Amino acid sequence: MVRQANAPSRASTSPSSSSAHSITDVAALASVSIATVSRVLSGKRQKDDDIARRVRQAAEQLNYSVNVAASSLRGAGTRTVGLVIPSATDEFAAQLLDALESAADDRDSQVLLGVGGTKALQTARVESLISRNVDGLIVLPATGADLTPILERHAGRIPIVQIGNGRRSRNYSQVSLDELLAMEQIVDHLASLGAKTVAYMAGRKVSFESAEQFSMLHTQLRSFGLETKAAWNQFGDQTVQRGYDCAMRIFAQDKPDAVICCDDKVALGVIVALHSLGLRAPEDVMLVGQNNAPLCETASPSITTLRPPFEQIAEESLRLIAQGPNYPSEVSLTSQLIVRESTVGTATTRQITAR
Amino acid sequence: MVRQANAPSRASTSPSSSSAHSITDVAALASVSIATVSRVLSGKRQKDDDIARRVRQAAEQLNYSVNVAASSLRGAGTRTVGLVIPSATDEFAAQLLDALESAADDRDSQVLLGVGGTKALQTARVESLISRNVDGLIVLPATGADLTPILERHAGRIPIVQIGNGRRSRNYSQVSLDELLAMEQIVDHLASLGAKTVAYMAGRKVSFESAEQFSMLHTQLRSFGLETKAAWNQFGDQTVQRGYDCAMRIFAQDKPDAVICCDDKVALGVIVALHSLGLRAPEDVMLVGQNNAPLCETASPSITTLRPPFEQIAEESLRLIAQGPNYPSEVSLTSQLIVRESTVGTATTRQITAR
DNA sequence: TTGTAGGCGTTATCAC
DNA sequence: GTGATAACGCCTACAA
Repeated sequence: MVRQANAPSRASTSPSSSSAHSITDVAALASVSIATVSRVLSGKRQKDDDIARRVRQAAEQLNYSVNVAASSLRGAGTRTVGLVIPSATDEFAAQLLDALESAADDRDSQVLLGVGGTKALQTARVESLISRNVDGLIVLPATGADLTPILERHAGRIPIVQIGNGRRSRNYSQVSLDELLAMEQIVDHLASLGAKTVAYMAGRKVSFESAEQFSMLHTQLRSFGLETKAAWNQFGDQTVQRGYDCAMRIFAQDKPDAVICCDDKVALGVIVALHSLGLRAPEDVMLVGQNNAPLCETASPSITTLRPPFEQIAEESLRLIAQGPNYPSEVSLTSQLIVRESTVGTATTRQITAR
Repeated sequence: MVRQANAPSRASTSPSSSSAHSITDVAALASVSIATVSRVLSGKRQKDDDIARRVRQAAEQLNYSVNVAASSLRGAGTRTVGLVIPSATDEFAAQLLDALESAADDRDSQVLLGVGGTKALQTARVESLISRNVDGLIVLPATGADLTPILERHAGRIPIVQIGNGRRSRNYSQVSLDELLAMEQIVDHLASLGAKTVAYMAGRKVSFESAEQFSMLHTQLRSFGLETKAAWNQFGDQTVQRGYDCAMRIFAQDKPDAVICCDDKVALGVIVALHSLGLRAPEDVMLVGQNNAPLCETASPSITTLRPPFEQIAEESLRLIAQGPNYPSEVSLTSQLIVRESTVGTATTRQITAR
């Protein structure tokens, strides 16, 4: 797109010279000292005179780029952040990953990855990333994994950001989602559409997040005057099957006005169940998911969901890392309600959906 | 898990000393020269005598680990491989990522990530990863993106592996999937279960892979004596909605014995459609997906799918990278058929499904 | 403003 | 087999 491969614009497209050039070569070609090259290329020089131009052109011509290893050896950062996630197949992790990579690229640093689904594996990944001298570490702990021991051990040396509402130490930063506000948005939305009774399919019982969400939901239901039933509030896996099973059981004898799911996959299972029961969303039941999985948009009907602000999470994490290890802080962000057909039907969808 | 945070086993658990120790400290503590430390720790030494033990213990005690920046500056590789993917929310990319990270960790190197959904973005990521001196580059091109220009420019300097069946150059390696064998497995499986007529929901028309799969399918159908119809063979998106729409259209007037989908999301859409049409899988229609998305296992019925050998892909890619840039080769791997309820029903599932 | 020189932590090359 | 020492490429006081 940028360059034609076979456009011999000059001799510049030479794949010839064996190893990469160093700052010395650039200095020689521009007839200046390596110090000057360093200053020009790192922007620590005001004027844009002939020298600066010569240096830049020489660098361009030699296809030169700074050797990060040498640079970071000297003292500056590695322009590298570590990210530890349970798995890339986790929808939340995947979206976070995409957002973080993009944000990191903007500050021209890069993402070094660690994947581990258990406390032991994640701990090992944290160790190896830190031994790589990453400038900072962003950790999305696996469900139920308490990484405070290992993170605390390193919190003083390197900035660490934990994503999510799990247990954390006061020694490192945390970026989390405001569950109360999240639930308020959902319940408000449902109430404004006339819902009176609400079922809730929660996440795994052991999870800190599940418990918090569950509590916040009931706070909001009370505050908006909506009702629920014990039998409609159960913990379970975040799978399509679970949503299907739950919905089949509930709708066999009851009919809540709305169903809130802890995850979009669950919501999709509910949709399948509704299909086979001859019920429709949103006419018969309104449905809300969470996490903005790609399948939400393409489901039929498309699923109203709560989208975590991945870009913000990424930006804030990098900002906290840039602050260094001595200012641990706690940031709480707000998810955005993406309104789709499963609560408002086909007609009004496009108008309401923001973004 | 490995260590108790608050077990004062000695003074060793000291989070005190400000910056990390260097090889000099280890040498001093072990009363040997830094050269010896280097040799012992890098395994370039035969004997396991007292000296070796002393060095290792000193390293352990100081919580020392080699500085990768310095190490790679001196000449050895960076023990880092670059991975470029279109997005982590792509199921294939996510599973590849997980497998690669694990395989890389086994050879104690790490994955530096580049995410980009367009040719331009991917090109930029390739550039920055290479300027980071990665030991090798693994690229999963975005759909329809031909990265040969940029990859070719660097193929001589650094080993490059392209994943997938897209266009490539003879100057770098490729790891791809054997589509013919894949289709043979699927069609064989369906034929052995008595299917006579088969519908196929292909991928995007522009995609090289789609075209190849389409061709291979027809080869295999012919070879097994199965039949299809032009109206049952259409290109389209890899979305749940697409599967739903396609199925509704087809089953409105026809009833093939089996449906093969280019992706599990599409298959899921088909399941939803079947539900609402009152049809069942596999009794009324057999259904096969591709890519082993997590939702396959938890769908109802669970979906028979073709699982790309992610671990093998990762291993082969790293092996090719280890060989260096001068031996570009082409490796073709075989997907594995994961048999689930959507073709064989509930009874026999567990017996047949291999791992 | 520019150049010179020293040092970051390692590994490779020499002498011993 | 071991130890001193010279690179590796870069940045940054310090001197000019």
